[in-house]
Amino acid sequence: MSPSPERREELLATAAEVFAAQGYNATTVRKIADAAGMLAGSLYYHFDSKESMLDEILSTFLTELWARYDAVLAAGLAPRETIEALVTESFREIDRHRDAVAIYQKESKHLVRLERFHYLADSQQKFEKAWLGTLERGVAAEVFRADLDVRLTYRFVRDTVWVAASWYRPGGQHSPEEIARQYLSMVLEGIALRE
Amino acid sequence: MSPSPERREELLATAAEVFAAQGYNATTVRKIADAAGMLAGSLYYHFDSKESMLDEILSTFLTELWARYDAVLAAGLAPRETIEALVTESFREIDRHRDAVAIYQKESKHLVRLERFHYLADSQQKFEKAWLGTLERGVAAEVFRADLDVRLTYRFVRDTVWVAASWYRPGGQHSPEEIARQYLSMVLEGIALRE
Amino acid sequence: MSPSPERREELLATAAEVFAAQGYNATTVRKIADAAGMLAGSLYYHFDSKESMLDEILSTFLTELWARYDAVLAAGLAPRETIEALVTESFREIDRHRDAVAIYQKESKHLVRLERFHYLADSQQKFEKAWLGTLERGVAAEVFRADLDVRLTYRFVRDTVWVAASWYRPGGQHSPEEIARQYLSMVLEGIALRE
Amino acid sequence: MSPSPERREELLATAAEVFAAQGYNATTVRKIADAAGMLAGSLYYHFDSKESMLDEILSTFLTELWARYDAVLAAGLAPRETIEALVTESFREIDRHRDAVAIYQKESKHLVRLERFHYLADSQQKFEKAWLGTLERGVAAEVFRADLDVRLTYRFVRDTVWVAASWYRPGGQHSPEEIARQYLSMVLEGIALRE
DNA sequence: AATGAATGAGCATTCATTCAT
DNA sequence: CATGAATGAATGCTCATTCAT
Repeated sequence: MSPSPERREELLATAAEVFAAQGYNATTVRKIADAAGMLAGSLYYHFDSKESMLDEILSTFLTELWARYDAVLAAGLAPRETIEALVTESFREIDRHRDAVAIYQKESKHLVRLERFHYLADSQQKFEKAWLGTLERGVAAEVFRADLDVRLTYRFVRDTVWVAASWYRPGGQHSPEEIARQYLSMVLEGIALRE
Repeated sequence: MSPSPERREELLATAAEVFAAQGYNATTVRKIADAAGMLAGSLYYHFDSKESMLDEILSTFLTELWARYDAVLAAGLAPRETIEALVTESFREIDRHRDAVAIYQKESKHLVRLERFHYLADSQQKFEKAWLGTLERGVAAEVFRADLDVRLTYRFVRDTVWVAASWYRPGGQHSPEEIARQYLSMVLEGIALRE
Repeated sequence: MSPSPERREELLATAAEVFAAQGYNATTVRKIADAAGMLAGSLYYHFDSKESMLDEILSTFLTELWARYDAVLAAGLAPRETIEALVTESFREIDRHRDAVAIYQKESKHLVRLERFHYLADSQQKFEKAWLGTLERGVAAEVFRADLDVRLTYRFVRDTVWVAASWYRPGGQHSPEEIARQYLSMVLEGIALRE
Repeated sequence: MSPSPERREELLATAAEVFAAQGYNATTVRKIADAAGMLAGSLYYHFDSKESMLDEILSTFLTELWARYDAVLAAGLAPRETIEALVTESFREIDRHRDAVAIYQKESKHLVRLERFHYLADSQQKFEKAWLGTLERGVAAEVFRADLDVRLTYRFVRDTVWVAASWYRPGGQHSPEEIARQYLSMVLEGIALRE
């Protein structure tokens, strides 16, 4: 395989862009090659399949994501602060790897069925454990409401954060931290005004 | 074309199921035909293309959705009650047309580019107007918080509701109304406990 | 099969019209059925295949054509008068069976390869024999030029007559006899003015 | 697309042969590929559709034909000499591009309806203008007969020449020039012997 | 590293034909 | 006589992938 990791990364960034914009299935290898200024066949010097490009994009993203999540979880913060940190890291990740996040959102569901992408399921499980655990700790510590179905709450928070990748554009008027702040405020306090 | 609307509806329900499960592009006409217990070519007696099946699924769904939304909007409710009614209707619609909603979620973004699916854009605009308007009225009436970016709030509420279609299974343990109630409680009051 | 020959004839006339206008291959059974005001499948009550419709159209036409040609050939006319009579009958046939002639022109070449349409080859051979023989008799009798390749002359006369079916419209400003007269004049005397 | 014009030309010659022998519609892409010793899909590396092959075959032919016709028309010859030159060039063209001419004969009528092949109509109009004009000049100059319908004469001459493509085989016993000479003699002087 | 040309499997769609009603 | 619904084979075309150069 190619001895030049920089070229690979360039090409993967290009591929991720196209995957995110058009969907994995709808993206032809030729479109990626066009965007990279080369012929379709030439991509096979660098990668052994279209699927392996997708694989590398997603696994790189998840590896980085978990490095940050693990750091947060290891910090021993209180439940509310943990949620805040996780959400903030998530928006930062959307900012850094918008394409990968968008691809993950759209494709992970049916990819999990494939042997090769089983690690997506593992990640999802770890994810659920971390968030659900934090929420439960919060309920026990009486900082989160006890009258809500925790599983429903988990889905609510999880989706709320990640769907943002579908409209978020890096370099827009709000910084990821600002968006995280407002989203957290909504999730935690609600949008209704209190007297 | 075929004057038997019952068979069409049956076939459309089958098609919607497969589209929702595998994605429109990844769904081959043969898979739909298999699921319907017939040969691929036979579908063309009832529909003139795979795209027209998708079209019929989405437009039927949107027509029904707007019938209900319009009824809500015409009722002259207060902002908070309007939001509550819209969210509740949305969850009911997810319950009734889960597949169509899931398809809409996943495919509408790139479908809008096609002439034929321009009505999706129209619907989105009407949608934004209704929700955004209600939120703004609520801010003015001092029932919704004024310190949040309204556009961000709109996206938050919108996504929050519709993504549910990706995990919701009709006939599960929570009724659509119950889910709506909990979601509304989270969106309006937040998940943090108040002292 | 159907006991109503009148209905068959009607349907064959319709089929011939569509075959002539669009070509045999490009004509779908549905187009014929549409033109006849029925459904595609219903044609199979009257005919057992699309090919058998074509067969019946062509064989009917050839049978009638040969009835007339044979009458001419049996009349014992002089070579020039024979040619004149054959050409005139040909134009009359174009007038009566324009569609069949047009179909014959366009399709006979590749149809001959099919067992079922071998009679087209027989007809062509009989045709060549009659015309070529008459031309040769004319050369011997010194009423036709001897300095021309007879085979070339045969093709010239043959094509000259039949291609007319491609532009002739029954009921136009010239009667078949008038067209025959002018064509014969050109073929026999040439278009150059003599001093 | 492919920057190898030689391969394209080879493939187009193969395609033209099959189109001419079997008709455009009856020719499947697989048949062309078979004749070219490759798989059907491979043709799409060189051309973007079956129709575009046909287009290229016909437009190339017409371009060359008109180069020669225009040269003749620009030479300022007398009417009879113009007709002679045009007919001779036509037979030469049949000799060079037999397949293209045969395709043109058989398919142009229904192709003209397609936007893409509108240039066929333009060519036909130019064609009619050139031939009809020359014939009329000839009648005025008293070298062609005045007692014939000029339009009928035009069709007679036009068809007479081009139908030859249906039986002509390059490399046969007569050179194109020889065939042209005999045809011209028949068209101009007629086949009847004069005393 | 990249190109040019090809493969082969699969896809949406068409269409002649069948047949129970 | 005709319909409605289906079959199954074929068609034009796409696309991930291969490989000699």
